[in-house]
Amino acid sequence: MKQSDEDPYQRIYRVIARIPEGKVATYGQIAALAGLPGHARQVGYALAAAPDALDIPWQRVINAQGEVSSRGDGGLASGFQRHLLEEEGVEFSLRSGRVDLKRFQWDGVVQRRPGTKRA
DNA sequence: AAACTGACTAATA
DNA sequence: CTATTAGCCAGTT
Repeated sequence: MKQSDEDPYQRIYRVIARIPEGKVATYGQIAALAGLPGHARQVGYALAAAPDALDIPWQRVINAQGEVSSRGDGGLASGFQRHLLEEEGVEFSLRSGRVDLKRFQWDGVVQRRPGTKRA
């Protein structure tokens, strides 16, 4: 078990790296999967400080409201992020520009709970 | 070292 | 729906 021995940042990157295409995950979700429950802020912080050389799908990381978080860039990077997600198959609401977490939020392991209309 | 800031979340009103 | 409060922790000033 070495992965628990790594730095919290490395664990966060690792969790984000396993997010499948066409799916998104929230900061709190990633924090919990990384073993850092309640450290949602740190996830975003780690992401902001994450080197681009890691090739991590940072675009699949969004806030709990299904909306892309802004970085103070005025929405430039946010637009780019949204574009990347749309390319992967993630749909955005045309009303509020939000993602339907019910359908696109990564479960962390397998698909959503059975019984719903989504087969 | 203290104060600020920030890619967040959840609860409450 | 918005506003407010509280919790979390690392990096900057």
